[in-house]
Amino acid sequence: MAKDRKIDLVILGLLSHEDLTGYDIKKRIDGAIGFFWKGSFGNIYPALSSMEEEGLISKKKNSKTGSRERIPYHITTRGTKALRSWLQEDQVSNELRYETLLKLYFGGVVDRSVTIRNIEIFEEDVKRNLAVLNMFKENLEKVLDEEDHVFYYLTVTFGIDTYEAYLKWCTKAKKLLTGKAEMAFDG
Amino acid sequence: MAKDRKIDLVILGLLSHEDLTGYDIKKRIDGAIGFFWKGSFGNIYPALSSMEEEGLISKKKNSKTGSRERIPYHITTRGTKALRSWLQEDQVSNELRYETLLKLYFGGVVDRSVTIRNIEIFEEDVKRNLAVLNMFKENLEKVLDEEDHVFYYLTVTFGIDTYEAYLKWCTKAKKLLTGKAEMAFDG
DNA sequence: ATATCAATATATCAATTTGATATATCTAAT
DNA sequence: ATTAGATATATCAAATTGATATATTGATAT
Repeated sequence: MAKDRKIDLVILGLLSHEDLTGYDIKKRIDGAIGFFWKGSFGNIYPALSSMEEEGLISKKKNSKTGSRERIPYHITTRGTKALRSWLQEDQVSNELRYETLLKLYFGGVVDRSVTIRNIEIFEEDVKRNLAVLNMFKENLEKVLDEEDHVFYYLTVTFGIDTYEAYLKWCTKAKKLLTGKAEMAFDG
Repeated sequence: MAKDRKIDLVILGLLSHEDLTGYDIKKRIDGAIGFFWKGSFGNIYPALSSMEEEGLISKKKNSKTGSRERIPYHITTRGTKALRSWLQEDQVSNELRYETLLKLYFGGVVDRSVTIRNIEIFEEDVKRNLAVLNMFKENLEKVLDEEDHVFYYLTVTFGIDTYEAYLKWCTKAKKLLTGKAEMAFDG
């Protein structure tokens, strides 16, 4: 497998459940996974091609004859082995890339009202995401006994817990910046 | 300024406080900023070159003659304007890229012990980062009245608050996976 | 019937980022 | 005098991003 291409593992993980086309994969990633990992056609299609060459996945013939072009992929034994091997590796890369925090860090360059507004924009965004995740959570709770759903549930509660922490921080941060709080920031 | 190059803004933000070389900039980014934004020589040096051409920053002559090559950059009036303009833009990109959550999501492919171990690896990593951030926080609290330090303080407390939420989630997640908790996950 | 819009589907491209590596100098300690 | 580590600039292959091109199919409205 390509040394540093993380999209490969996302694809293998998704294919471990069902056969999917590149387009299907994009849709799956844009769903619940999108909260912690991104993918684009620009990396999905090249990854599918090279993993097929390497024998980690295989092309399935389109069942319906004469229909629109559609290339579903199937995970091979080697692919499953590569997926398991990655899951068992200790080394992971976890990265935050928050432009909001960057803007906050350089807040001294503009008026405080600008920074407060940026926090409010972030707050609204978090609230929107939180609403989506809470819907996911409710739906998952109905089927938590089913295979694998406990893992989806845990990623969703991770999102909910962190977003709720963000909201609390937003409240404190706005108070500190509007001067309504003195040093006792922890309280 | 280059349309989609976020490193430009990081550089402009850092240069708004003091003149810096590419190497200095890398060190600054690897410090407190590294928790929410990354940079590498591979994007810093090209960004410095092109921003100098665009007149957003300017090269300062190395003061000591005959000394080692050293190219400190200074922000221009146009550069400051570009920085302020970015800070006032509403649109931001905030992204999580957590391989740990990816592994959790695909946990069904391996034994539960593997997933629990992955959570524990994450937990240890979070604890290490939390210790560093708490040190930053203590140091910043001594100088909170100084210009701009309130902004650094807020980014640090953001990190602390979210990492603490992560730790709580880790405890709950491990309980759920070891079967020590039934449905009442919220409690 | 047919026009139109949204969804399905594959594919490619320029710009950017990442992570590693190459090269060289200076400083401090042994 | 030698070595190790920090300083410093620079480049490269591989990967990612975000946009765009192209074409088909299915559903809705006229």
